[in-house]
Amino acid sequence: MNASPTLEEIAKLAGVSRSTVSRVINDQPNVRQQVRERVWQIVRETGYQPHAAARSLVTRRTRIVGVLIPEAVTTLFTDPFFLHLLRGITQTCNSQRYQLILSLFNDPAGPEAVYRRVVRSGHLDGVVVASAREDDPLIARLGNDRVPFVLVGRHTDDCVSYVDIDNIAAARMAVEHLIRLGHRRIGAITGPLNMTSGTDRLKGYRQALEAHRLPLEDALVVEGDFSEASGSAAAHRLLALSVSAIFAASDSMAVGALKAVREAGLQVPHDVALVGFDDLPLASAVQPPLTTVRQPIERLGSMAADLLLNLLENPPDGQAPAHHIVLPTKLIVRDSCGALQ
Amino acid sequence: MNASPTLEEIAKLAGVSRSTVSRVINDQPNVRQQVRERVWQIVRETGYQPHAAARSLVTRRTRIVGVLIPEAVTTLFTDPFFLHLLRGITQTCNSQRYQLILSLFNDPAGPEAVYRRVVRSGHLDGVVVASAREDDPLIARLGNDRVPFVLVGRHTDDCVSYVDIDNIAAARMAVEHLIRLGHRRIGAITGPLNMTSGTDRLKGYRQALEAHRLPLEDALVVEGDFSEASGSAAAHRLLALSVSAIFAASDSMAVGALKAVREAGLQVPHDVALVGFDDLPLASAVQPPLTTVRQPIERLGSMAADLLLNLLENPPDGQAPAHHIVLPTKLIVRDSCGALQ
DNA sequence: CTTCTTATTGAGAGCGCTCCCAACAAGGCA
DNA sequence: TGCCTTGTTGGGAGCGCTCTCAATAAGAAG
Repeated sequence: MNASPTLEEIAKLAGVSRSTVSRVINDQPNVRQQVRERVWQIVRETGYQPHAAARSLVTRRTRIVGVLIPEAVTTLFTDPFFLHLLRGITQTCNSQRYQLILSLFNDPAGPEAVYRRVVRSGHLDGVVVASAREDDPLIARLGNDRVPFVLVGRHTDDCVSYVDIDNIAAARMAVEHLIRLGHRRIGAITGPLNMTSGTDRLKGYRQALEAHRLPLEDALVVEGDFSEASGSAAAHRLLALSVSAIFAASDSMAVGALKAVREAGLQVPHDVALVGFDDLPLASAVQPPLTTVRQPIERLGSMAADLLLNLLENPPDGQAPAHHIVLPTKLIVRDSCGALQ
Repeated sequence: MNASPTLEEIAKLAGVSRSTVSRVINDQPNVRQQVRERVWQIVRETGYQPHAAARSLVTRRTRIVGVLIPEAVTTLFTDPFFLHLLRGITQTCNSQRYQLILSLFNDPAGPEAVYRRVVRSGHLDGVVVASAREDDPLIARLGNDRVPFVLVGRHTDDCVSYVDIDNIAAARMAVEHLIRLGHRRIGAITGPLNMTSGTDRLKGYRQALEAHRLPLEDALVVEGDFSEASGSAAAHRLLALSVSAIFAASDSMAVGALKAVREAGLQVPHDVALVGFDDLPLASAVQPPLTTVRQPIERLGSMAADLLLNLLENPPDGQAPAHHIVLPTKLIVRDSCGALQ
């Protein structure tokens, strides 16, 4: 790899000292305008780029943030959700001249090994954790090591900062929509119940039923894991209980449910109404297009990164209160719920 | 962030010198077994982790590789294709204890700024470039700067290493399948024609027609950009030319085409047969499920990373020949081509 | 017992940068 | 004129590591 010149060489070329060049590069005051311009000139001509390692050895900053995909979620890393999240995070990082290290915690050597290598090596200034399980040891570990971090998806421990949507209200809105359409026997396919996004959406489902004085039937709630396959399996069980509508806690699971309904020789929405969650492009691509809750995934990512970078640039002295950002959602009504017929 | 102890401190605790600890940490010879064990013991107890920046300042290696998404492709970074690719790359990186920096070249400051910041700063040992345009200046720049790199998707310049599938043969296989089903008027929705994956798949389409002595009609070839929207628009034009089948060069475009067919009041495969390319999960989720060419995207990613890491660990002295790896594809026949009716 | 070889160890330099501090010049004011 | 302030500049130290080289210890061979 072609070597960039060093500070010292730039200094020699500009006829000044190392220190002065450093000041110019870092936009520090106390350099004569004329000198400043001459140095920039040389920097441009030579294509000089400060050596990141040397710089961060002394500043203890790398301008790199990590995006950690906890072990429990790595299998879901085929869900387009993550691409949108990454886009959002990237956007903020780019605009603030930060880099992004992506790390899936599915190393054969175990999560601890990855953690050590990725987080403890000093490569990262902070991390964004994408949809962790409630009890993922990663969270405690980060807190313990005093690594600045932000979660995507809320955590019950209020001391951690997160960006999220109001999953309870969003799910409730979706289920109430079904109730308003006349459904009385509504099945739920939940996400993993050790994630707040899983439990919160289930809570929303329950609240909706309760608010309309509908019975809560345990058998009508089937736990999935956000994957299409789990949605399909869950739907098969729900269909056997003759539900007239299904609320799936993710679009991927809704698509799985759609397949299951079809395999059972039934039709959506004619025989079974279906509502999803996420509003991935997938949701409008399938037939019938899914009624679903739109969450601003990309913004979730960019806000999380914003929060983190802000934390890094303005380190709170002492125990600063955690930030909790909740973004709005919207029910997108399409054909799968039968409202448009 | 909690500080890790330094080499020097470990040395003091173990009653040896910095150098000895360094030798132990790096598995170098010439350390007494007994000393070696004592040092490891202390390392484990203290949770010592070498400081990455200090290390790479002297070794000039970071054990970080970049995954670059060229500017022209950033808009496509919602295509699940990239997730699968990232999974593959990650897998190899994890197993070889490398990190991965993801960089979309859609910085408002322009691609040159990102390039400087990401590549020239010394953060990266090498890069994987995901589906670049044929004439993307990035490629030349990397070659010029002697940055070790591997492309996903072939490049006409044979000096660059790449991992790819045989797009020509794969597309030809798909189109011949349509021909064998009796179609004579087959439209093509191509990818961007400044990418080899775009032109190669078009070549395959043409070869199939020629091999079966079917006329090549320019109007039946519409350029898309791999996005669903472009597939939809292209399909509308093709339908006006009363094609009986459409070959779309990506599943996303095929899904767009599917919508267009529906909007035109027609049915797939009854009125128009449809074949896609990629075999994303999406392909089997839509109705009717898509006949498509399966390419091993995840393996494409892991092989690209393999190739790169191999290049990094065993740097070729002088001008080593570029490596070209071509992975096999497979036609997956589902309902959208009408073969199963 | 001496000499040569080999395994083991530690000290020093230096990677390229930032940051502290001293040195100096140029005014402003008494 | 002398003293204090302010703006500008350069030199030195040091971040935590690796790597070279010399020093020492331990055997092997004569």
